[in-house]
Amino acid sequence: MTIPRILVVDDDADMRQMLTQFLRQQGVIALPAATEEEVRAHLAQGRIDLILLDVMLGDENGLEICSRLRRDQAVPIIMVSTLSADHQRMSGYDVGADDYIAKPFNPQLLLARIKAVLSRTRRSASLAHRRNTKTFRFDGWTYNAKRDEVLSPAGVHVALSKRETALLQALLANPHIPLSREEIAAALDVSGESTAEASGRAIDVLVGRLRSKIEAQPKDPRILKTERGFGYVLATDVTVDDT
Amino acid sequence: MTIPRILVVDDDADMRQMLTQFLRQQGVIALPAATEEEVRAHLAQGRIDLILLDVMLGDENGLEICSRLRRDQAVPIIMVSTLSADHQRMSGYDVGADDYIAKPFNPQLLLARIKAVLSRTRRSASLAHRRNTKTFRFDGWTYNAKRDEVLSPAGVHVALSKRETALLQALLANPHIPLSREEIAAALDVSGESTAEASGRAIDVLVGRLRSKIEAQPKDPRILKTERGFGYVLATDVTVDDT
DNA sequence: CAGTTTATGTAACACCATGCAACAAAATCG
DNA sequence: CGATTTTGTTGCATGGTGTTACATAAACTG
Repeated sequence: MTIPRILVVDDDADMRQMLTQFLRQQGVIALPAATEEEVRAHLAQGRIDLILLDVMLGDENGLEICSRLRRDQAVPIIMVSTLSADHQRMSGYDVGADDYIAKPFNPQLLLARIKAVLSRTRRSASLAHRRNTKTFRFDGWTYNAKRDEVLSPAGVHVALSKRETALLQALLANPHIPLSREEIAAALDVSGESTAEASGRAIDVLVGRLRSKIEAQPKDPRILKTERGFGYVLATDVTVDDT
Repeated sequence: MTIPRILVVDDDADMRQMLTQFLRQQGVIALPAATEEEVRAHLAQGRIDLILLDVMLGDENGLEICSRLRRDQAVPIIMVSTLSADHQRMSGYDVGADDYIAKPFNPQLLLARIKAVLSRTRRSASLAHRRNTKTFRFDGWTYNAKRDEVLSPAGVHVALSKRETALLQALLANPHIPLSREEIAAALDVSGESTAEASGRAIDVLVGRLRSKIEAQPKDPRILKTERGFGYVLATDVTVDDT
């Protein structure tokens, strides 16, 4: 595996430098960029493995840039935001980012997320990313991301809680790829402070609850399988419609 | 297209209320603040697009506060002053404000300056937008802003109260973007000071009432969804006719 | 292989946010 | 004014989510 090349996008010079410097110390190639144009120049020219994008490029611009980049490119994106409220926005308004992290963040946590996203996207390199994706189908089930609706093979509407939905989304984005509890927690954790996961079994219980809703036999799951000692996997193929 | 959030800083209650009230009528989210502490609280917590700062703050000098805020934050500031002499001082003493305006001022002039500063700082400036807009369509429903009429998908006229209408407007202006209770309260409250909505559940009840009128199944809302731990979101696309 | 250890499934509980009905206050209208 | 409508408040019910405790399954150890 080559050294990852990460594009640090922030219009604030201090923040930009701080981030690139830190990342370089961690042994990755970090390239600074201040504007969307610079980003596109880098993308057109070099091999960029990941984009670290600050949300606060003027209120909503970061989000727009994110979805715009996502429309054209397959490069994974991690959004950085200062305000916890932005996280709510991002989770509700699907921009297509692969992960979010709140400022101020623990450097180690940032690294972990970067690693997680990179390994996730490298393993599923050929996988077309979400972008404007709207409908997922797996094992007869249907999940409409826009309407946030789940239909059983029989066509019955099944109500999932917010958390259950988020878990399903995380799994659908990584079919056949085992996700560790940490990765799942990171995907779920909209609030940024993911340390809350250290103690509990929240993920396990959540998985159990999702199984009870989408598995015919929750005791012997066919869709959401356990990876003992590691985490869980979505064990079915997934097709994505962009309708 | 997000509604701009403007922080009105003035230690004189009357002036504060007058300004917030006026701005809210113009369709922006105006939040009152009396002290530097309150300002910082808002800045730390919410997304503020612009600060309207009175020079004549009793004990503290507005100029000092301005430069202090400017040192830490990137939020644009417009200074309001009563004395033309202040203008002299401000221009000579570079505090970092983006613009100045003298009291008493022409409301339209203030609006124009706000718009100018907002667009200059590349934040969403959609002030005049709301004027001409007339008809919103969402999920089969129609809301005619001019006649203040709501039509159901079946073409039946539905009567909404003032507050219900205001809530609907706020949501229609931000489709797919979750709004916090505080933001909703600010968008509703034309009456000024009651930013202390934190205590009550008025918003929740109001949302419930709107749901009972525009949701086929208020128990399982498809249009006005809950963002647990945060607020509410309009979960449908919205088209706007200007005719 | 039996016993032990460890990981996972899951029911029961606790806690809190939200939905909502009922009431109270306030505004509106005649 | 009084009547009616609107709006806020309160208390209770409901439902989502994390924690805990225990049962069960898998892995490990000799």
